Amino acid sequence: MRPETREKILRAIAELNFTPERAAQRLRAKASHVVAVILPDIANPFFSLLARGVESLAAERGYCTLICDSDNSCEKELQNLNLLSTEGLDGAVLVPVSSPDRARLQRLAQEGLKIVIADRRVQGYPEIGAANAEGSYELTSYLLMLGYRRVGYLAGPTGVSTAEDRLAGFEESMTVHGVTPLAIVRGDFTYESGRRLSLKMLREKEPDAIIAANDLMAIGALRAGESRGLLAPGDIGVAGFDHVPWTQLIVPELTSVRIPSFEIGQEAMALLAKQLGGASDVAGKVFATELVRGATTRRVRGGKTGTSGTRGHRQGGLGRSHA
Amino acid sequence: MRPETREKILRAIAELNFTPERAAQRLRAKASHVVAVILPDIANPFFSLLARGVESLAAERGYCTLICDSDNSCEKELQNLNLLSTEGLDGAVLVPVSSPDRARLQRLAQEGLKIVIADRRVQGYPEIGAANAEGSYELTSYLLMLGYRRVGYLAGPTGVSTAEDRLAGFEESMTVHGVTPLAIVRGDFTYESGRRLSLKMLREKEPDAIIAANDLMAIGALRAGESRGLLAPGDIGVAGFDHVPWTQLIVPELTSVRIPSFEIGQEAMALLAKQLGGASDVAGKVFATELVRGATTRRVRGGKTGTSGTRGHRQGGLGRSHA
DNA sequence: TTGTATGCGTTATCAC
DNA sequence: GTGATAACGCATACAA
Repeated sequence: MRPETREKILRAIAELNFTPERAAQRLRAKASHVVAVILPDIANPFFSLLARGVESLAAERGYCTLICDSDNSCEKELQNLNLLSTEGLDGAVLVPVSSPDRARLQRLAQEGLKIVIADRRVQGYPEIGAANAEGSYELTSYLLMLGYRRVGYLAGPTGVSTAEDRLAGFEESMTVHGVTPLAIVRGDFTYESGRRLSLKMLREKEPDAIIAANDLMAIGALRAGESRGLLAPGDIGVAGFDHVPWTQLIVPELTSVRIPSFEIGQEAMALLAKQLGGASDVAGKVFATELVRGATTRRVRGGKTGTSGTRGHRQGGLGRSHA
Repeated sequence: MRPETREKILRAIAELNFTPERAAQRLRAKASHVVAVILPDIANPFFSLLARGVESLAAERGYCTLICDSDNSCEKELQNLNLLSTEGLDGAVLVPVSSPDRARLQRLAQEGLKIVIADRRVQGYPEIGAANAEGSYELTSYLLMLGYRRVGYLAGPTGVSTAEDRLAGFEESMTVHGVTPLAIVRGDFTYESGRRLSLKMLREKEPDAIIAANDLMAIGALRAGESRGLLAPGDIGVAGFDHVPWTQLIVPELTSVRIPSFEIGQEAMALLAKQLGGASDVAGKVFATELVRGATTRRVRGGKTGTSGTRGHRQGGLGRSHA
């Protein structure tokens, strides 16, 4: 169009302070440019970081993000999924509470809704998550290398892929190194379950190390040990998974496998945007994990220090906080 | 209408699996039934709890909640506010980063958008928050009662009402008890600022107690003390504000003033719903705080134990977490 | 009780 | 380059 015409239009827009009405645009376009991220618990730092990852990329791509909390309930998760069609959203990044309702997902897909699953694996959907098994293998091998032998494992809930993968990685490393697991018990990813199960294990099995499927349970193990006079890393080694910024406030610093939740969120949203753009060659992505050698496990023989092993002037990571 | 007619309609709805299209409804109703909660940082447990409070009540009232993260940036906050009119939302619960753009808020109000401010006080808006000054007064008095005298204070940023109120409560209690503050310095609510300022204070002033304007800074003080060989509660008393569930993982258990963030979120949403319903007699609400007597301050003389002072079997509060 | 017409604000299309 | 018109799906108001 002619620049002069263009100018005239822009001037008119400014004069009448015209704002296009989204509702009308949606009505015609049959697209809302709003996506949701549905997750088990927004109050969990791991997930809120993931949500921020989704949101950051969504904003970049011109999408608005709706954060939906399933409150760890499959029923609420279903309600949230229903919101998708009800509210006329374009799609969603879903972190399922456990195994999601496959039939419901199919029906939503038939309605034209794009859904990307993040962090946890679900059959038939591209995987966007971390290399949990590999990270777990590395962690376990590290503890064995440090000399721990009577190793107990606090697993996560059955059926949750992250929990299963981490357990598998643990078992494989133990097998490869010819060590038999002292005990394997199932928790539910809460601090309380970690503490309770650890107390029992400490009483009955006398482990010299406990690996937990997430940091919260690992902290439970740490405190359980302390309450029985067992201090890490000397009396007992403790390690977990996640390494969100907040766990850095724990003393002693936890040995842990970092799962890049922010990046997982970003990647999931990137994939969703691609699908919304009409792409169908959806490929997942599995992020590498990072072993953080903390102070809840012994130092390597010979006194070498791990990369992140020194406490002290840790810059950043905790961001500005509240009041 | 006749029950028989009604039946016919419902059957038709079921047969054609008819779903009303929100976009069209909005277009006519000029209301989206979607509200936003805009907050400084969703990755901060204090705010994510608040967001859950908002969301829980919103769902109850038939509203959909959009969680917007300002990333502690006034600019992003403004963008989020603009989203309100852009996306055609009905209103928002706003937790401002610092002093919000009053003019912008006014303009949004003129557009018919209802905005409720939560946690932090802004002139001209009903206050929905906690009794920060009173809680701070109580906390300070408690420390003085325990015998601490050389008390330093880590304040929050200037201009943030919660920070100012807590500082005022501290100063008043000190004055009333005839004790002069050892030092008052300003931090920015981060762990790092708490640690850095505490190190300086410990070196220069030799305090026997440090009160911080939030838990994160208090934890910084705790760690700063430890790094100089000063252990709480004997060598130095430490206390803060917030007491979100996650701080319970810190050892030793922090003495802290609990701010009911979930309830604040709920109340803010309740007010918003009222306003959206056409009410104009908007009255705020100020929640009482709760003094949590932890292990980072001395026990009361005579060996009595505070209500929450015993560690150990703390049930709940941490909810299920992740993987 | 039922049917029909109209408008909400955009955008796409077509004739000018 | 411009202007008019239809259609998106729903809610309402009015007529039959």
